[in-house]
Formats: sequence, C-alpha cells, structure tokens
Amino acid sequence: MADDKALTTREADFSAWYNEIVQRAELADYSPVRGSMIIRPYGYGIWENMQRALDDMFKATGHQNAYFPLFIPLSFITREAEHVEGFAKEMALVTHTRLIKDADGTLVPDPASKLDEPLVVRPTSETIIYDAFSRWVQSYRDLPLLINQWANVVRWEMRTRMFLRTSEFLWQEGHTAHATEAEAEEEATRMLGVYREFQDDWLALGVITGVKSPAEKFPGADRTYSLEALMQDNKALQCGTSHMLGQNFARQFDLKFQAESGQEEYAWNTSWGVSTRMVGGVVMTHGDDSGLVLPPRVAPIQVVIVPIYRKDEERTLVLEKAEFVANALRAERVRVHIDARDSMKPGPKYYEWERKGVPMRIEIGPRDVAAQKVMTVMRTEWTGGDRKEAMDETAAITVIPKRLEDYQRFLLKRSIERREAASHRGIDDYDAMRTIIEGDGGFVYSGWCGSEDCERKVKDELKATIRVLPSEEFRSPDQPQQCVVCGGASQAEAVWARAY
RNA sequence: CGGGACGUAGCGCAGCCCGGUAGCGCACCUGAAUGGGGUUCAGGGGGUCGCGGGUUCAAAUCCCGCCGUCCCGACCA
Repeated sequence: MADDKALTTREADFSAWYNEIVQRAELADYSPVRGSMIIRPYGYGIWENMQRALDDMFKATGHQNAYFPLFIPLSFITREAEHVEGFAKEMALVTHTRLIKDADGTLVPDPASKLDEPLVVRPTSETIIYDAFSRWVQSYRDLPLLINQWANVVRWEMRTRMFLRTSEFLWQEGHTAHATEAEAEEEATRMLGVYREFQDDWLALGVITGVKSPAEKFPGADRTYSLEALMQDNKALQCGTSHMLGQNFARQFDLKFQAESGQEEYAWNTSWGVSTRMVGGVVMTHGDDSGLVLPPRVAPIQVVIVPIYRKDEERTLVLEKAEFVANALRAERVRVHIDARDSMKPGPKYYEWERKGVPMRIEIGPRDVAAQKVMTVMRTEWTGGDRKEAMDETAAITVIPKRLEDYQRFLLKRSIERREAASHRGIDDYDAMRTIIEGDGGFVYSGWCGSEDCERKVKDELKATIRVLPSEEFRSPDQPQQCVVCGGASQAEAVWARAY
C-alpha cells in the first residue's frame, strides 16, 4: 500500500486533505463510473455502526423496516408537481431491457425492447411508498403507519465528492402516515429529535436544528426540518432532514382513510432521512492533520493493541498478554484489534492506526508484561487526561470503557466549541455579513424579512444560503429586528453559511 | 455544458522540447538482521506509456482526432 508519510494539511488545502483521508484511511475508493464510489470495509464498518444505532432508535419509536422497489414508474414521479420539478434535473432512467448487436457488432440497446414507460431509479421513495400506503390504509385504525427503509438512491450529480455528494448513496428513509396534521407534525419533529440525539451522542457532531426556508425545503413538502453541522473549514453540512409533507402526496396517491367521524379524509405524511454523507461529516468535523479521528461509538475499532518485541520469546509473551487484555476488554463490549503483523515495526503501525482514527492505542512490550502494566495512548490530545498513560493492566479493563465514553463526550464538546467560535450572532449589516462569509466563513445569524428575493441575492452574490431558521434552543438572546439584506422588518432569525 | 490542468508500474513522479525500444521514490515478493514513533542490507516481480490514426527505418517523445480524470463556474442529501 502506497503510503507517502504526511497528509496535506487542513490549512494548506482542506479539500485535498479530505480526499486524502478518505483514500488513505481506506474509507472508500473511486469506481469506474464517475460519481459513484466504492465504500471499503473500514468505511462501511462506520456506516454499519451508524445503522445499528439509528435502527434501534427507529424501532424504539415504533417504526418497522420494509423494502420498496428501486424502480419507480416515471408517471409516479410526475404526479406531484413540485416533486418532479425538484428532481427532474438529476434523474437516472431505465428505458430498455435488452442489448442487441448493431451492424458493426457493437452492443446497443435493442429498440424493440424499449419500455412503454421509462422507469426512474429512485431519487427518493415518497411516490412509490405512498402509492402502497394507499392500498394498506382504509380506516383511522390503520394509522399511524410508521415505516422505514434502508436503501440506496440515485441523484445524478454534476460535481461529486466522496460521501458528501455522489450520484448513488446509501441512506434510510422513514415514511409515515397519520390521521391528523398535529400527529404528523409531532412525528416530523420527533424524528428531528432522534437525529439530533444520534448526532450528538454517536457522531459527536454539534449540530444546530431548525426549519428550512421555502426555497430550500424538500420538493413536495410543506416544511423541512434540518440538522446543520459546521465543518472545520467553516462550511455548513446538512446532516439530515425531516419533512412535514402535509397532504400533498396523499392527495396525489389517493391515500385516504375513513375517520372516526365516518368522514373520508386524506392522510398526513412525514418523511425523514440521513445518509452516508454523515461519514463525510465525521471526517471533516473531527479529523486532524494526522488523519481521521473517530468517535468511539461508531469506530469499527475502538482500541488497537500494538505488541512490542524483539525476540521470538518476547513475541510469544507479549502476544499472550495482548490476547488476554483484548479478551477482557471484549467482555466489556469494547471493539479491540491486535495488530500482530510481524513485517512492520511499531512506529509505522502507530501512524497507520492514527490515520485510521482509532480512538485509543495500547502498547504492550516486555517491560510492561513484567510490570503488569499497559501503555495507553489516546488518538488526540484531550481534556480528560494525559494523552499517554501507563495503566495497571487489571485497572485498565475497567478504566478503558469509561475513558472511551469520556473521549466521546470530549469530541462533542470540542465540536460545539468550534461551531460557536465560528458563529456570528446579531449581524444586521449586509457588508458585515459579506466580510464574514467571504473571509473565514461560519454561521451568520441575522434577521430575515422572509422574502425569496433577499435570499436569492445572498446566494448569487455571496454563495451562501439560509441553512435554517433556527429552533428555539439555538436562537440568539437578542432577536434581530431587521432583515440583513433589505433592512425590512425581520420575520425570523436566519442562519446563513456557505454549504457543501 | 463553459474556463484551466493532467493522463507513463498499486501510489507519487521523471523521461517528451532535441525520436533509438522505459526509469526513479514509495508500496509489493524472498532472505537476513532490526523492533518502546515512519529501520537496514541483499536479491526479485510488476508497465497495451489513456485510446485510435498519421509521419518515420524507428514514436512515451512529433502531428491529427477521440476518451477519461481532476480543479474552477451553473444544480444538489
């Protein structure tokens, strides 16, 4: 494996730094098809840990998993006007089902096999799911219907970046139907809360939440709630969305039920999703110039043990101790890996595992075995103690799981501190906003009159958008009174930033 | 699709200007020593030089065409 020492630094070129980490931490690889990516085992392991945690949370809130088809009739997509318009420019279509040899012997689509109606490769599944729901729901007793699916989706992108924007990506999409608007609204905000908890507790991403402006909302939704994180280059990353769909899809797909009153009514829907993009968010939030930094809860390997020895006798002795410590930690549900590769010296192993973001390393050498100690080293400097610490080997078994949790909390705290340090509140002057956006970047909190023209102007001139109209928790103590763009009366506080 | 750069071994590159049959570093394989923060020595394997055509005795190198990738702009989880 080629491995030319140091990474490009974040300072020198954040984008190059990111690309190098993705490659060199073996998260993903390029594929022969532009815009699609191969997720390698280590990267997929992170995603699996995310999936497991989220799936448990979805089940705990009453949802069931199902699977809906990849192919959607084109006519379904076109039924909801705003929905088609939103996705029209990035749709992959299946139009033929056979190949045939032309005059030159080249394989081409067989004209005779052309489909009467093209099939869309799902960019999202609202249409096909609510069509199914319409057949499953007759009475208010069938509601609420709380479904989730884990799937891949395709949105044909012009410019792609590993994990952050690829033409195909993995995600989960929750889809629910409710008898009342209030219930649907409650569901949409509940799931926003679930994501928030997940991103805080598992990914250590200090996100802010809020509602999207009409221009930025999901096509077909009444309202879109979103979670936004700030990366180390001070650009925002949308980390998840939860949509209140109202009755828009229910009307188009005839999703009706008989209410308690006997009246026939359209159901109220929500949909919500998070994707493999979060892996990119974790990289850009926690990573440093030595490589990836993973929060312990989603790290495929939480502790790597590097045995140190010279002679064969030492090797046997040290590996035996390593196995013992590893098994004791595994009994505490710590994910441990012993790097017993004989062809590599300890130093290079340290660099490799640091590059891959493993939260803690344990070094065990002959001297440690004799003293019944182990040397622990955290991935980064942190506030919970010294980075390197010799521990009594029995104490280590109980201390390490706690230490990993402490480290997890440290990462969240650091992420929130960085976010707040790059958040500029009470900006009521357009030039001041310009200076920030065109300078160091970050979140700009301002007043907004609610007009799309003002929003458009900022997007055109500064390439920044309203990330969210923040939830109460994130609003500034002193609410701005005027729109930062036009000076008109402010309707709501807005958070602006350049975004991925 | 507009502007720019680049395609030579797994990765990073040199060679091209001035044509002579492919090289360096890392990685990989074998052996020995080494081993608490990027080890050393010896030996070795691996390349349709992006693709197609042209010029030439001879093309990685010169000419024409195509394809692809990356970066910058317009769309986006």
